[in-house]
Order: sequence, then C-alpha cells, then structure tokens
Amino acid sequence: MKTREPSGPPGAAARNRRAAADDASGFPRPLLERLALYYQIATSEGEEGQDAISSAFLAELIGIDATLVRKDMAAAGITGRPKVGYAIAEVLARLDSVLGLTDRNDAILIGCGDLGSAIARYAGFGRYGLKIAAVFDVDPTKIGRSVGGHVVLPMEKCKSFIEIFRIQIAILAAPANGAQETADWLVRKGVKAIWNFAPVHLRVPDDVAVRNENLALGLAQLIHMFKVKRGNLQVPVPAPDAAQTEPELGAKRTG
Amino acid sequence: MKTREPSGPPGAAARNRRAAADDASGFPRPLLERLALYYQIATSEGEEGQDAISSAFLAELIGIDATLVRKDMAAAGITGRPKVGYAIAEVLARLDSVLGLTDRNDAILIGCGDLGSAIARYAGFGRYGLKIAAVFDVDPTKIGRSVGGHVVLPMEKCKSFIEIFRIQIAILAAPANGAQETADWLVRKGVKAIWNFAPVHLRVPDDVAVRNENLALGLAQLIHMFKVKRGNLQVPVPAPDAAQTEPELGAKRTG
DNA sequence: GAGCAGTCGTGATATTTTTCACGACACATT
DNA sequence: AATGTGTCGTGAAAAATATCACGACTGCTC
Ligand SMILES: NC(=O)c1ccc[n+]([C@@H]2O[C@H](COP(=O)([O-])OP(=O)(O)OC[C@H]3O[C@@H](n4cnc5c(N)ncnc54)[C@H](O)[C@@H]3O)[C@@H](O)[C@H]2O)c1
Ligand SMILES: NC(=O)c1ccc[n+]([C@@H]2O[C@H](COP(=O)([O-])OP(=O)(O)OC[C@H]3O[C@@H](n4cnc5c(N)ncnc54)[C@H](O)[C@@H]3O)[C@@H](O)[C@H]2O)c1
Repeated sequence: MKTREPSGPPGAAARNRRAAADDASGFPRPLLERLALYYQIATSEGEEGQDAISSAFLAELIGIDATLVRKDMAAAGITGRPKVGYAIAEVLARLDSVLGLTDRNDAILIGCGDLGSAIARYAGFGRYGLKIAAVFDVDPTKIGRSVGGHVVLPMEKCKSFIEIFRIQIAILAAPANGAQETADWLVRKGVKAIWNFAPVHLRVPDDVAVRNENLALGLAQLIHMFKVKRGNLQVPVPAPDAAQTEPELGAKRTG
Repeated sequence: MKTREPSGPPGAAARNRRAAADDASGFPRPLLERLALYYQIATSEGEEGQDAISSAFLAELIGIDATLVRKDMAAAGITGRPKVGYAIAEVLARLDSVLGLTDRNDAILIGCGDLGSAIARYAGFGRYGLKIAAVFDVDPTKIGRSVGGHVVLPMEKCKSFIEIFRIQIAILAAPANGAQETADWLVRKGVKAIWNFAPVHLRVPDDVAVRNENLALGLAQLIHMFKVKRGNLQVPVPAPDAAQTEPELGAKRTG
C-alpha cells in the first residue's frame, strides 16, 4: 500500500506561494515535529513574559537553520514582523489550529500498569487537548482502584463505553504481547487513533492514525549517539564486497 | 532577547551550534530509526523461530519500500541471501554492534515520580544494554523506598555516585521546571548522555548526547494525523494579504 | 525624516533521502 | 542438470528536505 498519491501536477515545477499547506495528507513528519516543538517553546517563552520570538532564537535553541524555521512558519501560515519576530500569541493560535489542539479530544487508556498509571496521573497532556475519559484493564486486582482521578474499569465495559461516548482515540499501555490484537479490536469498535506505547509496530487500516511511541527505539538512538561521540563505535562498513567474518552465532539455515 | 545562555563554558556558545542535532558522523536519524525498528522486529521474529526475514516482509510491516530496507541493511553492513532474506542472527549481531548495544551501559535515573517509577520497574530496556545503577530523587518522602529493586537515593549522593562509578548516562524524569539546570549539572559532573523525558528541549555541549523523549510532541502529531484523516482540520492559509482575525491577545503593534 | 540594524520572505541551489529499474544469485522442482 | 521463481544488490533518477543569498520591510536612533 502506498500512501502517496501520484497526483503530481507536472507543470507546477515553479514553486507557488501557497505553500504545500493544502495538502490533504497533512504535513510531512519532520515539519510536524518541528511545529510541535515551536509550539512548546512558544508556550514556555510566553509564560516567561515574552511577546515575540525570532526565527534565529528558535533555530539556535533547536539546533537548525533559521531559514528553516521561517519556512516552517510560512507553511503553518504564521506571519512574522521584521525586526520583531513572530508574535507568540499568533504562533500559539495558529499552531493550535494546525496541530488540531483547539477542541478537546476524549480518549480511553487501555492498560493501567506502571506506565499506564503514570499517563493517567499526568496532567501535561491536557494542553494538547487530550482528556482521558476512562481507564481500562484486565487485571481484576486493579479494577475499581482510582488512578489519577479515574476509576479503573474492566475491559468488558470498554466496548459499550466506546460506543456510547463515541470514543475515537485510544492510548495503548498494555503489554506488547497481544497489543496488535487489542489494536485490531479497538479499530473494529470504531477507534480512529491509537497512541501505542507497547514496543511493537502496530498495523492499522488506512483511515486510522497510529503513533508508535517506541521508547526502546529512542534509547537505541541515544546509545548510538553516545557511542559515536565517545568514538568507540566502529560503524562504517565501507568495504562493499568484503565477505568478512560471518557471525558464528549459529542459528543459520541448514546448508 | 537572545540572552538564553546555556550556562556552560563561556566560549562554547559558538561551538555547539549543532549541539541539539543528532547526527555526529553516525547514521542519519531516519536511517537509525529504521535500524532500531529492524532490530526489534528481528528480535521478535527470532523468538518465534524464524531464521531469516526478507526485505519485503520488513517493508510491508513498517510501511516503506523494500528497496529502502535493502539499502539500510547494506548501510549497516548486513548481507542477505537471495531467495532467503537476511539471517536473523546476522541482523541482530550486526545491529547490536551498529547501535552500540553490545556492552552494558550503566545509567542513573533522576526523579522517581510516576514516570520515573515506571521506568525503574521496566525490564524491557535491558535488551538494549541499559542497566539502571541507581535512582535519585529530591523528595524526602521517596528516599529510601524501593522501586523496581532500587533504593531511592537522595540527590546529595548523586555527585559521588557518578564519580565513583564513572556514570556516563542519565535518565531525566524530573519536572520540566529545572530540567535544564539539572542537565547542566549532570554534564558538569561528567555525564555524556541524557535521556530526557521532561517536556523541554535540553541544550547540551557538543560532546554530550541527548535525546529529548518529548511525549507531548508525539501526542500532537497523533492528533494532527487523526484530524487530517477525519477531514475536519483546515490547515491551509492561502490568503496572503487578508488581515483576517488577528489574535486579540494583545501583543500587536500599534500602527 | 534619513539612515542604520535586525529580521522576515522567498527564489534558487545544494544536499539528503527514497524510489525505480534491472541484473545477479540462491533455492526448489522436475 | 536445467529451469523457474523469488530475493538481494546497486547505479541512476526522482522527490523531498534543508541551505544560501538577497531583497523588503520594520522599528529605532539621531
Ligand atoms: N514501564 C515503562 O517504563 C515502559 C517503557 C516503554 C514501554 N513500555 C511498554 O508499555 C506497556 C505497559 O508497560 P507497563 O510497564 O505499564 O507494564 P505493566 O505490566 O506494569 O502493565 C500492563 C497492564 O496492562 C494490563 N493488561 C494486560 N493485558 C491487557 C489487555 N489485553 N487489555 C487491557 N489491559 C491489559 C495488565 O493488567 C497491566 O495492568 C508495555 O507494552 C511495555 O512494554 C513500558
Ligand atoms: N507521567 C507521565 O505520563 C509523563 C508523560 C510525559 C512527560 N512526563 C514528564 O516526565 C517528568 C516526570 O513526570 P512524573 O509524572 O513522573 O512527575 P512526578 O511529579 O510524579 O515526579 C517527579 C519526581 O521528580 C522529583 N524531583 C523534582 N525535582 C527534582 C530534582 N531537581 N532532582 C531530582 N528529582 C527531582 C520529584 O520529587 C518527583 O518524585 C516531568 O517532566 C513530566 O513532564 C511525564
């Protein structure tokens, strides 16, 4: 399946000033990532009394080029003022809209273990419109307990809850084992967005949004960076034909 | 005002322009991300008895092109066999080395609140070489408690612990307020890699690796995807001159 | 009001990342 | 052993992404 529609206008080589904002498939991921970062920084700067932020400031803070920040702002429809920068109020308002944080999004939390409890108790996602409407678990010893103001409900009640409250967003904090099945079930029940914390790459239909928040991958990246900076990591594999040491770990096919 | 000084060595400002960026002669970030994903999938497939995996299988699972998988494998120095695929043993061994997971990495955990406790109890990071050597907190009521087999220690003991055990990796699960200061302090004490869960973008010197595991940004992205797929997100901002609704939050210049 | 300094806006350019096309090789079957 | 099918390997093309260079505009100072 290709999520890429080959609808490329052949004559549109010249860049039109309308940016690529009206692309129905949303913004490219890297841009989106930076946009959310701008939102966060703008929020924190605003709380410190700032009225505006410059592209150079953002760029320096994040470690990217200032031009890129300006392009991003343009893509989001944010207009800055020379000599001043971007008005924080406008940045927040615009990104609120662009990121879709304007209205509240009710979600259910599946799995109330260590991580699920932390999420249930965390208030920081409220700013992004997330409202945990209910918490579910299969463990009888956890059902009925109150976690972060939510009473843990049995999974048996999940189906009707989704249907009655038209829940479309689910946070999946259950074990990896069975995560895909749970996700499939949620999708069948009508869930359209899944925030997955289990260390598996969930597969969902095309009309469902999924974000695999795979912390282990982040850790792997950090360790890689760490080793590279330390210098004791021999990454390069320049020899293209070198049929060097075969891993003698066994488990190879019976030849 | 760009007076946001990273409170580090005074002359380092010019040098750490790319500090927050990640690629330091290592692999580009997207590639690295996929590599870690292959590692995870290969692990799980291996546990199910598979001997080899094909590029097509990985591509289909992740939702990318099979050619890209093969390029990635080549970049990591992994050689496959036609008609068979990539030997899982080789994939794991090679990625172990490439990602730097071969030897154990001792780390300290700073902040043992909801999220910190979940991390301390989680065993899943062990596969990536991470070993939590100690847990620290400032809250007197938490000190002395046992969390995931670790006794929570007071921050006062953190300095000597880092020095004695030559700790180079820190997991930061303390509140955002003061996270940067804590990070600066850790860096001064010799920490070379920080896994940051506070919702701020940490600034560190060039020789320190940092991964900002900003969950809120992930949430923002999920919500954006969700809204776009639902169709009720009007992103485009074509009107270039239309002085439409100015944010009435003040902060506008008087003409 | 004129000049200066700082910042945005954007077309052109460079770099990186991904896809396409096709040849080569390995295993299975007859 | 010959044939057939499925998979890897890789150079070239395409697309996406980031940077450069420079013009335009704003606010400040004098
Ligand atoms: N704790 C962490 O720091 C951490 C870090 C990264 C990833 N994760 C992942 O997050 C998930 C949860 O981690 P955790 O540490 O909270 O585990 P946990 O074992 O503490 O909690 C899992 C909870 O899910 C419940 N559960 C099991 N099957 C369920 C089902 N089918 N439906 C609903 N609930 C179900 C269990 O009863 C339990 O309460 C796991 O997939 C884990 O790999 C956790
Ligand atoms: N809980 C979540 O689901 C979640 C999600 C995303 C991000 N976060 C972020 O993770 C961090 C921790 O979240 P939490 O929910 O565990 O918060 P928490 O308040 O439950 O825990 C924070 C802990 O850090 C300790 N602490 C405070 N200052 C410290 C310092 N200077 N040094 C060492 N320890 C210190 C506190 O005593 C407390 O135990 C926060 O920055 C939060 O924004 C949490």
